[in-house]
Amino acid sequence: MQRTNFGEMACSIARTLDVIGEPWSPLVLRDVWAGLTRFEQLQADLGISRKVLTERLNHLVERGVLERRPYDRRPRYEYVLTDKGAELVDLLMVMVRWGDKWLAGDAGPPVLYLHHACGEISRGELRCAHCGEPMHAGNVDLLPGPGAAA
Amino acid sequence: MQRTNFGEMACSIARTLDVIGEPWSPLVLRDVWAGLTRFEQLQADLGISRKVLTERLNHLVERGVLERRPYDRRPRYEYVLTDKGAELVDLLMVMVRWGDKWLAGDAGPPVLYLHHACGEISRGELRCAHCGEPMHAGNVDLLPGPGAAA
DNA sequence: TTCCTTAGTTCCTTTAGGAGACTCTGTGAC
DNA sequence: GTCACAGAGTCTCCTAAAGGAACTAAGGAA
Repeated sequence: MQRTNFGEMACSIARTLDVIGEPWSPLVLRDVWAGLTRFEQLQADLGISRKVLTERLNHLVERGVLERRPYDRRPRYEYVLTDKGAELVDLLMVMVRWGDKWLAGDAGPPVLYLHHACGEISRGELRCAHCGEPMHAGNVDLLPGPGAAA
Repeated sequence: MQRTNFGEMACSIARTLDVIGEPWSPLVLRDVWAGLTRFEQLQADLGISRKVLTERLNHLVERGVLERRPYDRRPRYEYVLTDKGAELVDLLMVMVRWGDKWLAGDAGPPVLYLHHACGEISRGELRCAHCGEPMHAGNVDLLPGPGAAA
């Protein structure tokens, strides 16, 4: 439903949700990242209603996360990640890490991630951009920033 | 709406969405993390409908992300992060990082993060748990894992 | 000319979110 | 004792969004 407009809030979490917070959006992004870039592919893989898929794709294109581009002289289009969208994949990888740890159960993770730099199966981990040490809930303090609400 | 059950999919992203993918859930988590732990505080801060807040809190408690505990001899309760929930804060921090970069505009970030280890205002960054190098959309390959669907 | 494929629209039903009034339970005040 | 109060939810009504399935449109191929 989400009639409330998260985009207006003075909070980067809420604003990010305004872009990819709707149901299905992260899964659409995942599929595009994985190489499923066409309407029919997405619809078939996700089992999403065509109406909702249309709405989500339009929304993601409007927000600059995906780019819609023709791949044929017939009216055929594919959706690809923009730079802005590619950076959202970080978010997906953190979701994967948490889901793998807490929800995968005995079967183990459904997907593995091979890191090019080291050639190993690995996973993403959050570290401080400044000192490189781990950065988690318990070791940060929140302070009001310049864009804080009055 | 979300009649589709993401929790059944063989995908850690979908499963994670099943826990915190509903509208408002990440913002509830954010507030609890920031120290707003009571029903009335959450309702007032978020402007969320009381009905929906009740549903979200129950869901998050069921999934083991929050713990509901009494803080008075009267029937008064507060919600606190479990270990499982605290690890979801990583996800929030990645959302913050993306929102700060792409959506904050000229006003700058609404909230700043002080990292205890180095004492600096910083932000989270995704790195490979194995080699410590940056890990992003462009430098990983996806492979089927043990829990992949048949 | 007809068929096929891809990429959507349209319409209808079901379900979830928003708003606000109402309830319930202990306490402390009088 | 009973009264008012505060916190933490319920309840009800309305509207908007998701699901599903059938329909449309635009080229190209047979």
